[in-house]
This record gives sequence, C-alpha cells and structure tokens, in this order.
Amino acid sequence: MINGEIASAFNRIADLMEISGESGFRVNSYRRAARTIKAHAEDLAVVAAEGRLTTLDGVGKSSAERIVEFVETGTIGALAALQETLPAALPDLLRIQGLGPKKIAVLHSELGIGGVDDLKAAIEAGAVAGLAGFGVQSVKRISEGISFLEKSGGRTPLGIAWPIAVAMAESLRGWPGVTRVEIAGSLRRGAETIGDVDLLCACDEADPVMEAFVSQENVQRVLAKGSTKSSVTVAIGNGRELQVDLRVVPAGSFGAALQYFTGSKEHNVRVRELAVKRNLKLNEYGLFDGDVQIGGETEAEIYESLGLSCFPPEIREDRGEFDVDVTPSLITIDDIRGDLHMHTVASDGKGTIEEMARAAMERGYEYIAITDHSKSSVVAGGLSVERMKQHISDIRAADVRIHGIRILVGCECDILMDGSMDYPDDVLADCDVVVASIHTGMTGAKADPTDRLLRAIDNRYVTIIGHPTGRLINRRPAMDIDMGRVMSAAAASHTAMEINASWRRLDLKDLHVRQAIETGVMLTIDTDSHHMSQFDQMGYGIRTARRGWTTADHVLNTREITDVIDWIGQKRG
DNA sequence: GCCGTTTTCGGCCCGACTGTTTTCAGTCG
Repeated sequence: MINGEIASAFNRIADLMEISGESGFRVNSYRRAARTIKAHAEDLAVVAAEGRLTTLDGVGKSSAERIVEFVETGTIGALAALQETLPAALPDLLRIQGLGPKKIAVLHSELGIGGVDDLKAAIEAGAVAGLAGFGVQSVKRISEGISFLEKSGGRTPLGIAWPIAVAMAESLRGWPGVTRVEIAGSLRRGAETIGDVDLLCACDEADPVMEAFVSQENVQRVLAKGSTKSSVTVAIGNGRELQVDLRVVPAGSFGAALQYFTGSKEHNVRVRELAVKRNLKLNEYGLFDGDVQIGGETEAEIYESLGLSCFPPEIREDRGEFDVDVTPSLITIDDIRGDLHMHTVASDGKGTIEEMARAAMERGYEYIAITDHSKSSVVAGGLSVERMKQHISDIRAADVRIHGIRILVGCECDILMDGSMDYPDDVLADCDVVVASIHTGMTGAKADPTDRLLRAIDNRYVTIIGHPTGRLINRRPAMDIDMGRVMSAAAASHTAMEINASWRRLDLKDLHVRQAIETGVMLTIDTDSHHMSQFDQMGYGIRTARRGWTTADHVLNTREITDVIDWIGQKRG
C-alpha cells in the first residue's frame, strides 16, 4: 500500500511550493489531492494501473502523472526539484505556531535557516529579531511555539483530550452569565487524535468570561486573548501541554458558530461553496442573504437552508457526505446490547467474572463474553489448555449464578506466526465466542500478517478478528495488511471484525470501518476491558464506528443474544 | 492545479488576532 507515501510526498510538495511563494491555489490543490489519496482505501498502484486516477476528487492530469511516476520509480521529480532549491527539512518549521510560509521564506533567504535546530541557534544568537517583519514579540512567540511543539509531541489521543474538555466545559457552564457551552472541533467529530480543544460559549458578557478562562489554575500559557477568541495551553502530564481555544458568540449565532468550529475545514469549504452558489454568505455568525440573517441559531437551520441534511459531526470530513441522497442513521451507544471482548483476573484483567458482569449490568448490557488470553500470551497471563478448561466451567457457573445478564464463554486466542490458532479446535468449540488476535511478530518479515489473518478467518470457530491491525495510536504503527483481501474473506466466511474501543487502539480505524461496511463485513464494537471502569471506553468505539458511517445493523453486538448466537452458529455449521 | 446544469477561463471560504510595514500582512482555524 503506497497511498500513505504518495500523500506525504504531495504534502511535502505543497509545503515547499508554499514557502517558495507559489500560488496558494496550486498549493491547495496538492493538499486536496494528498487528502483524497490518504483517505482512499484501495491501493493507488491498482487505481493507476487501471487508469482511474483522475476519477479521484482533486486529482487531475498533473497529479495523476506524478502518481504514476511514483508507482513506477518510487520518486517524484517535481519533489526532488523543489528539494534542490530549498532544504528538505524547511517545511518542519510550518508546524511551529507563529511561523507561516512567508516568514519561513525570509528566515531561509536572509539567514540560511534550513530546519528547527538552525532556527533555535539563530534565535539564541539574536539574529532573528530585526529581520523584516520580525520584532521582539514575534521572536518570543516563535520561541514559545518551538517549546510547545516539543511539549505537545504532536497530536493528543482522543481518550486523553476528551475528559479534559468535558471537565473544562462543565466548569465553564457554572460561570456567571454563561448560557451555553459546547465542545467543537475534531473532538466533536470523534477524531482519533486531536490538535487542540475547541470550546464554544454563549454568554451575556464576553470579557469577564475570557478573563476567567485565561486565569484558570491549570493554564500554563496564554497564547491569545481577545473579546471573541482566546487560546491557552494546559498541562496534561509528563511535562506535555495541550492547547485549548475558547470562542464566545452571541446566542443567535450559536448554531452557525458550532457548525463552523466543528469543521472539518474541508467540509466547511464545501458548505460555503454551496452557500455562494445560492448567492448566500455563510460565516460563524450565520447564513446571510445580503445583510439579512436567514439562519444561524441552530446547525440544522444552516444545513436545511442549503438543502442539506444536518450531518452528524463524525462524518463532516468531505468524504462523500455531500454525494449521498440520504444520510445514514448512525449507530449510538444506546444501540449496544453487550460487549464481546474483555479480560478478568484469570489472565491480565483486574476484575473477576462477577465484577465484570455486574459492571456490565450497570451499563444496561444484556450479555457479555469473557475472553481471557490464550497460552502463548505469557506476559498477559495466558491460560494453559487445562486452566482454560477450568475457566470455561467457572464462566458457565457464573452465568447460572448471576441473574440479569447472559455471560458467554469466550477467549482471546492468539494467532500464531503461521496463522494457526493457539488453542486446538476442541477448546475453541467449547467457547461461544472466539476473538482471534495477533499479539506477536507484528514487525519484521518473518510472517505476512495478511496470510496470518486469512488463515485465522478460515478457522470455523473464529468469531471475531480482534484489533485487526495491531496499531497503538502514537506508539506503534499498524501492521501492513492487505485489508481488501482480509475483508472479502471475513465477509464471505461470517467472521466479524472488531472495532476495538480502547482509545489507545481504535482498531479498526474509521477508514477501515467504512471499507468493512462497503465489503459487507459484520462489525463488533468491544472495549477489550481489563478493568470494570474501562467499559466507559465504548463511547470512543462508537465515535470511530460513526466516523466509518456505521449503522446499528452493521454491528453484531447491537443484536439480541439469540440473534448473536444464531449468527455465530452460521459459520460453525 | 483543479474544476464546470452560469464550463475550457477565471475563479477558488471567511473572519479574528497579533505585531509591526502607521494602514495592513501574516498566521490561524
């Protein structure tokens, strides 16, 4: 799969062109093509071979030629040519707040700066202040930007940012004069990682709210403070910081502002283009016909005035939402009837079977599957065949003893290097649910992960492929899997694929979820809980599912227990 | 560079904040 590499190359071209002073429209066209390429599930080498590249959004003749060039040679001449004229690491400076293409061009032409280290040295030496457009304040801001980049370490996982945002929003709601607060931005869209937290607030008087916002105890630095918009950073542990933006808007504009600040940027560009086509103007204050506001108190008003449905935030990515007649009715957490992947003290969990069952009942679940690790997962306390047989009896006994919830017998069985299962078939046959997962040999070329998954799917007792790509967000990349083949095999064999709801994984991710649905694969959304409290992570899995356009029908654990058992039985024959 | 039921040229979303170039460019979202 070369799509990621091509998208990176296109973004690099855009960065370098922008610093070169190239037309912003040309720059944007490369970024748009890069985005399409990155989001395309099918391998671009295949699309190129079949001559379909220009059917992709934002890919024209020129981009298609560059893609073909990459497929054939592994490089793009245009990128190489740009890198001859500008240092390859110069675009890294674009990630520093307060530095844009124009200032970076000055830094390079005047001081020969080629990367972040050069810039730090030049600031240290006092060479930057005094350059055209650089005063004392901007140098200070750039220094802070460098330090923030080092402390933020890029994007923050959803599961870290969400509780912080909820707590800040809750606190804001209690302030005098504040009438409404919502979380917007990529957090509201349920993105797996976020750049910053966007809070939106309606209030009687903005200035005192802004003053209180920047004066909060957990604020590390104030990046900006105005009457409608302020930015601060807050500490999130390990010496790292997260940016939080607050916007204050009039109540009559709240819907327009929520729509605008929820994004995505690409989605908003499309919406505004549609407004322009109708001779209307859309901004964060409302939808306007000339000077007359015709909408903006609610989001629905804006969308409906433009002849659109009020898209759920999770699909506002310009990934086809404008092209369908009917927006699907996406799954909600209330559709979930059970959880089919969790661990107990028998392996590496912290709760007993009974504690997990009671915690599940508190969440209104009708069933759970206990799925402890198999024998090869030694560090995770995987169960030998003998212990597993005892565990099966214990689960059956708990199911009889505990009323109000059905407790299914399961296991999370390792997929071994050759794709065979870690337990013999007779043990798997005694389980109601088998989650099959890869835990070892993810890196290195010893075994092809696609072949391993395909062989696992071929096993009649395997119900669910657990965390299929093995990625850990910000920590470990996904295995290089031919997802098209795996999904086709899963769909054909009545094997479900998991959306692992742990915020560290979110695996399948949104794009793969979409691909699964298009391929006809049954999904499950499971928390992989190792503690009772981790059932709360279901919400992150739901968001990921929604980002992949999932409805309740696509998900096995929205069904009644008898239907779940029937569905599993169809594969076993 | 891409795109098109106002098409093959001429447009491509819009506003806030900051600092510095005293009237606005650069950056950001």
